Amino acid sequence: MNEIESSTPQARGPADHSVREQIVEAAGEHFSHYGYDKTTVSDLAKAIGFSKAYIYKFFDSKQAIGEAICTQTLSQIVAAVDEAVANASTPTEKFRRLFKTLVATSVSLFFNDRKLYDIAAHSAGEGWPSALAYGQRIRQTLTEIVREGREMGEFERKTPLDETVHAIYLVMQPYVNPLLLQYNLDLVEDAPTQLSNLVLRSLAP
Amino acid sequence: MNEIESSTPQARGPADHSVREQIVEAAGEHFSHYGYDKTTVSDLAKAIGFSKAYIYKFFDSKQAIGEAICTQTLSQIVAAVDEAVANASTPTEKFRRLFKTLVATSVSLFFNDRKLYDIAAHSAGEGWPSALAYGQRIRQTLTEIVREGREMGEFERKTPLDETVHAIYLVMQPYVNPLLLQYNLDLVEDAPTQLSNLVLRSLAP
DNA sequence: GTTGTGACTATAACCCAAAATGGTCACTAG
DNA sequence: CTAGTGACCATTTTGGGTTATAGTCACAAC
Repeated sequence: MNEIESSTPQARGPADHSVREQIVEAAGEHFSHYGYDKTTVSDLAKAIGFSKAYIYKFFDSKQAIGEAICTQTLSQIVAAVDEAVANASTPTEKFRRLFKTLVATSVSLFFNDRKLYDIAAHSAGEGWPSALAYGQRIRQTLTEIVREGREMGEFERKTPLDETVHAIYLVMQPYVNPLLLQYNLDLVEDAPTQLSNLVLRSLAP
Repeated sequence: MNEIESSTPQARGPADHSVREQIVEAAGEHFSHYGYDKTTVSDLAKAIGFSKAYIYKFFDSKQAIGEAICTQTLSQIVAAVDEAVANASTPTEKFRRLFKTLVATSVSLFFNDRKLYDIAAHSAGEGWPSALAYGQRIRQTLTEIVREGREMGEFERKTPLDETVHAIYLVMQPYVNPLLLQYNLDLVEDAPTQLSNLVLRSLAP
């Protein structure tokens, strides 16, 4: 009834509370260092100087904490993508950068923060809200690019927008989805370029 | 020096030998029933009435046997695809059927012969020759379709053939590769159609 | 020579009790 | 009332002793 949750339904208690932030911060460090599985809720409790039980006043479950830091992690990718897209002039170039930056940032995360990446991959595999929201976010950015491209006469307008966007999203899926990206690391060098070319050809008016 | 192996480098001893065939047959049944892991080489030996040691006169390893039946399994998919493609009139339709049949047959295998499918997935994951050959084979069929489409003026001719084919193959990868297909089962309904549309748009002259 | 095997080893799989962990709840302190 | 916890339970996870398996080799029968 009086839940103070906005977009993250995995939270308990007050949404803005220093203890909640402390938990997330400690989780970020512990998960990054030791991984999600090797970190116990008691570890987090000890790190912030409270008891384990108190943590459950703020989070429904350990998974909810995992989702919080997963959201945080995926937000970094989104931020990098948004910046790259914003700095491009044409919709064509925006799409190229969207794809390229997305893959580059994800791969970088894979190699530099493997433990956090694994959470993201797990999240994608289990269909956690954090991963779904991420996918939706990328899709939304993509939609805007395609719409703009159509308005500017750069892209074709015959195919229904939803269909176009959905198909392109399917093409990007193996690289957007952290779970799938793992299996495509060997393709990561040229796939974005090659696929961008193909997609842009399909978008030609 | 005097190896009698043609395309499968995982064989020992004479390539055509009734015992080799017996091993493959027994392996097909056992792997299909109990799975690759739960089947021991001794099981296969018992099934054909020889000792385990004798099996190693024909196969380098258990994996080599696995590859043999994996090749067999993937050949069924290739056969189904070939037939579907042969029955299509235009290159456009050939491509649609290539993609659709490929996915449908793979999915069918997944649900009806899960144990064999798992071997194929494992094979793809480990980069076994059997899986690589399968990928090459699909790619080859794809190349022929695109080339024919170009010759008939149905597809554009500006992009280098290799590049076009490679990009399309990348698009199909999540559905060709049994390892990846597992994660895309929920997309299997409309992905082939949607992606075929996109690819064909990109191929438009 | 060819066909075939029992005996052997090093490694991987299995099993299961003991310990650790996620999660809850009644309760205390202020 | 709010902030916070120890004690508790049901499930997982783990350690490591034991068994099972992949693969080899010297040798036998013909």
